[in-house]
Order: sequence, then structure tokens, then C-alpha cells
Amino acid sequence: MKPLSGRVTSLDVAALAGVSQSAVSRAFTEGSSISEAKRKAILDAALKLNYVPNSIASSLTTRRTNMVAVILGNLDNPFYVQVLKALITRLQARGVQILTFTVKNGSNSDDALMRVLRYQVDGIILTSAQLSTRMTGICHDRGIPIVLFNRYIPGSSASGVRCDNAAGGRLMAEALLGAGARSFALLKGDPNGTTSQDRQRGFTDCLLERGIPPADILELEGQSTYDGGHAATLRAFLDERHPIPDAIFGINDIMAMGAMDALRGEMGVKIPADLMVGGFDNIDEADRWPYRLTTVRQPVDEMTEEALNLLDLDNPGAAIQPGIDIKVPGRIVWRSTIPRPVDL
Amino acid sequence: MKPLSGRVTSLDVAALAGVSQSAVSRAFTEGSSISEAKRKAILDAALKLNYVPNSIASSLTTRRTNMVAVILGNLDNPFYVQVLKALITRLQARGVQILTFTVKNGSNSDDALMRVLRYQVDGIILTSAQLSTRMTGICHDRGIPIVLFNRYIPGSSASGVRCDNAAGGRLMAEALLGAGARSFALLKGDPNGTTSQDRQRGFTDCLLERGIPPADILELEGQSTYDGGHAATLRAFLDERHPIPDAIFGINDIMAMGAMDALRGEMGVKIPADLMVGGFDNIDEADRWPYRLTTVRQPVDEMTEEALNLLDLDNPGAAIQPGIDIKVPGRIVWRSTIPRPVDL
DNA sequence: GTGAAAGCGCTAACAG
DNA sequence: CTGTTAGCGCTTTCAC
Repeated sequence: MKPLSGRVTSLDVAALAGVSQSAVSRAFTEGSSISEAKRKAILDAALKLNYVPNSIASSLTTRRTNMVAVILGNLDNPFYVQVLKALITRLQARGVQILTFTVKNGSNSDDALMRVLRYQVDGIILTSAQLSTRMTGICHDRGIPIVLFNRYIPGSSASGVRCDNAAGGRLMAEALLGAGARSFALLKGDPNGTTSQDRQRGFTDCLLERGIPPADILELEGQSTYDGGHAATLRAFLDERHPIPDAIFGINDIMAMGAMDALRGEMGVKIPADLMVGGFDNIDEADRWPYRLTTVRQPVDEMTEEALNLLDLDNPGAAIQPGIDIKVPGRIVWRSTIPRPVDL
Repeated sequence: MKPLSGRVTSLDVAALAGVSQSAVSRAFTEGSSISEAKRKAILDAALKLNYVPNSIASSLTTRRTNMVAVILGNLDNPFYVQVLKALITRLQARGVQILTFTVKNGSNSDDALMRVLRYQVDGIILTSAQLSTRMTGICHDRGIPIVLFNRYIPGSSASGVRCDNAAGGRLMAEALLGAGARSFALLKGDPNGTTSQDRQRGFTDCLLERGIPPADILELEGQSTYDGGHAATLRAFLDERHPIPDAIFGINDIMAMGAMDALRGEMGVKIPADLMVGGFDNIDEADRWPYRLTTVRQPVDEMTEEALNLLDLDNPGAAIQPGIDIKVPGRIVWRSTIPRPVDL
């Protein structure tokens, strides 16, 4: 008997169990017709040989790899770590493997996609980067569903889930206005990201509608990072280049946290007494003692759930639906960086 | 001509370019002998057809998938996010795909490993969970290298890289002692993790050697999480069950941060005036204004580098070396939670 | 329910 | 340098 070394194939198992090779295949396939006795015998033999079915080989015929690619941008933002965690948990539970990829924020995803396409993934989840229409086309032709997470490509046929970012921006504007703020700073994120743009637009539009003059809305580039938010805040206010406004809105929590640390740590500003701060995402850190940040919560679980629904892994052949764009609402989580109006 | 739909194979490209199928294969293989002219023509045809080589199929013959499995535990600990990031960056640069897997901390990795083995990964990096000798054996037999990150399995033949955790624990003990602390609390992590045990041991041993009575070293279970550290601290000190010690050592930064927030936020303790705090890892957050945590730095880049060296992806066939255990030293990063002795 | 045989898309000798 | 020919390990008709 061949010892337990090198590759053990279904043929080896078949030999040991005294059955045909196809029987072995059947024994390892849910719901294929094989007698219980034979299956048992085969599984026994397999265990004895430490046999593990080769998914790569089976993918070749089934045309399914049971792998999904997750394209990530900024893992420095805990929000996306949270998204990754949620995705892993859900996919793993379904027995789906995850091919992880990172792409510089705002850059093109073509290279990454080309690479994952080689691996014949069953689906792609894009949480970052731009998506070219060429790639959309290629994926579509190959029947590979692609879901955009928290972004959309205007005019693209790709589906996606996102938080209603514009509405969320308005929510924050209302909250700040309601707390008495009349002058504002806005920490913007990745300029190419629709997420950042939408939040910003919702926020600004609402303010403008309520009669805030544009001059009282200062825009700062925070690059979607802690350090970016920190630095932008320092740059704008430390040397009194600008008067400190009543409120600052970080397009995401991590920038808002950077701003808070700059404000309190370097400038001795009291929050919310001297200035209010709003964030967006509701990452775990936002709830911690140093921050207790009032923010707009993104329902990560709901969003990842929807993303996987859109991927529709159970219906491989299914014609890819064109451009479904799911928007889930966010809501304000009141903590201590914005005084909460009593009437709420 | 078959339109750009469905699967395009090397055969289609061959037909369009008027060459043999193997020529197409060669055109896409680095350093195989093919005339530049022919290669160009083939690449052209491929582009026209949106052809993407099927890695799954090629893996079947080459016996290499160019995929590495990364088994993760606790993504709630930013340290492991940092590790993941470093791993992704390095592997991606080498054109290696990453199969991500999470496993509950401290639990057995057998299931996860069995699953990734099906995918014929070229290597496995384990940053969490236990490794059974059975799995070690199976991987060894199949010629799949497995590298343990920041853990080791006593008596196992698996290789690994880790920070010199025991020495790091001693370093922290010295630092605290040097700053005048004489009574201590120790926030322990995952009881099954050798990492936590080693740090704890180094710390305690050093204290004991210096004449600190065991009674003055209070052990707390922090579960390796922020919430765990926070809760354990509250539980121990809030109701005066124990007097507040001179210093508290969090086996990792995230627990230390939880403790700091509990101490200052809920108990009004001043750090370091009333109590000093030490951490371990040097995660990004430790450097932020609310914390400025003095901690033992783990050199993540160096460690991931070494881990990949051990994986030795370039030498597929190479007999797996038995149990190399690389220890890289950590060092104290002085910030403000422990007063720094002047003589340093 | 079960075995034989024909591929899945590619690489790797092997001749030329 | 190039085409031909066998497989890689598995799933899947197709008869029995």
C-alpha cells in the first residue's frame, strides 16, 4: 500500500475501498446517488489515507470554485475591517473561500480584477477603487457577478449596496443645526469616492437650504485617514488661519477622531463646549471613552447581507441583473460630541 | 468568430492567432521559448478576445496554485489587522493570492485547515488557533509548508516566527520597576495562547526575581480584547475589591487601552500619576493622543518578512525544514503612561 | 446504484 | 522555436 505521502487522489481511495473512482467522487458529493454502506466504506478509506478532495480539480469541471474575491482599500479605516469581518463570517459559514485583495484607494481596480479573474472566482465584492466599464463588461461576459460595496459607478451596470450617504449627510447637518451650530468645517475624504462626495453633498445642501452662507462652510481634505484628519485640522486652525467654527463634520469616524485628538490634544479645545464634532460610520472606536462620538451609523450587517444577496451565489447561471442599487438608511447615534436636543 | 461571451480558452486564442494552443500557453509563461513576434500576435489576439488564462486549470498540472492561506483569529485586535495588511502587501507584490480564513481564538484550526487544503494552497500562515499534530502531519505529507505567526506549538515540527515575548514581558517589568512601581496588575489574554503566556511569564518572573511578593501581582482575565480589558479592570477595582496598584500591564495594547478608558473614564484615575500603564504590540492607536501608551513594540514588518522566508515559496519541492523557531526581539517605546527614567 | 469513458483548460515532455 | 501528445484529479453523461 502506498504510504501516506505525496498526493493522495480519489483513485487511491477507490483502490483501498475496492470501488470505482467515480464512486469516491459521489461519496464526497452531497446528494448524489450512492448506497449508504458504500459511502461509509469510502469515507473510512479516505480517512485512513488522509485523503482530501481536490477542489481545484473539481472546479475545472464544475466551473465553480466556491471562491469569492473581496477587493479592499483602506484597512486603516476600522470600518472596512468591520466589513471584512462581516463578509468573512457570512461567506465562511456558507463554505465559500475568500480571496482577499487590496487596492490603493481611488486607484483603478483593473489589475486586481484581472488577477482574480484568473482564479475563476464565483463573484467579486468591491469595497474600494474604481471600476472601469471595460472590466464590468469582461465580468459580465464571463458571468461573474460583481457587487459594489458602499460605492457606485455612475452609469455602470454593476449592482451595489450602499448606505444612503446623502441622506446621512443631511441627518448630520440637521443634528448640528439643531444643536445650535452656525459655522462649519467639513473633513472630506477620498475625492474620487462617491461615498465621500455623497455625504458631503447631503451635508452641504442641507446647510445651504437652511440659509448657512457658503463662506461659513470650510472644506478640509482629510484623505479618509486618521492622520489626514488630524493634520488637516491642525493645518486649518492651529495657526489661526481660520477661526474655529461651531462644528466639524468628519465624513468618516476615523477622520473625526483624528480631528478630535488634534483639537483637544494640540489646541486645548473643549468638545462639545467649544466645538461640536460629528462623524459617520459608527465604528467601535467611536463609542470609546475618549471619543464618545455622535455619528451616523452604517448598518454593516444589513449591508453585507444585501451584498451577498446581490451576489446570488446560489444561482450561478442566472443572468446577471443589471445595475440594482440598494440604498439602506443610516441613523444618528447620539453620544456626547453633539448636545442632544431635548425634544428628540 | 465566437463572440466575446462565455469562456474564452487558449484554444480560441490559438485559433484567432493561427498558432498552436501550446504556443498560447508559452506566450503567457515567463521565460518560455517563443519568438517575440509570435508572442506579440498571441497577446493581441488574447486582448481582442478578452482572454484571461485560467489559473485553476494550470494549477492542476503545475501543482502550484500561487495561493497562500492566512488563518486569522481576532481581527478586533488592530495588531492582527496590521499583520494582515503587511502580509497582503508582501504577498500581493509577489503575485500570490491570499485565502483568508478566520478561526475563533484558541479554538482548533483543523476544520479551517482541512478546507484550505482542498484548495491546494502553496503554504499556510497561522496567526491564531491551535495546531494539532495530526494536521501538522497531513500538511507535512502533502509538502505544504506551514508557518506559525507569533505562536508556537510546543513539541511541534512546524516552523514559526514570534516576538521574543518573554523577554518583552521582562522589559516591561523593568520599565515599571524602574519608574518606581511596587504593586502590579496583569491583564492576561487568551489562556491558550502561548503569546500571552510568555509575556506574562517574563513579566512575572522578572518581578519575582526583583523581590516583589506574589501577592502584589494581581492577575486579571482580559480575553485579549478591548472590552475584556475594560471590564476586567472595572470588575477588579471599581468596587474597591482590590486597592489600585502602582501599575498595570496589558498583555496587549488593545486591552491596555480598554483598561485606561475604564480607569480614567469610570474611576477618574490619573495616568501615570495615580497608576502607570504598559502595553505590548505598539499598534497605531497606542500613539494617539488619548493614550500615548508606553509599550513593547513588535516589529511587524520584520516578522512578516521572516514568516514569508520560512514559507520559502520559491522552493516548492524543498523538503520542509523541521521546526525552525525564529524569535525577534521587541523593544520598549516610551510614551507617557510610564515616566521615563532620566538615565535612559 | 454503479462503473467506464470522455473531457474541463492548461502545462510539459517529446520530437521535429 | 514550435506543434503534437499525454496527462493533472475530478465530475459527469451514459449504459448496465
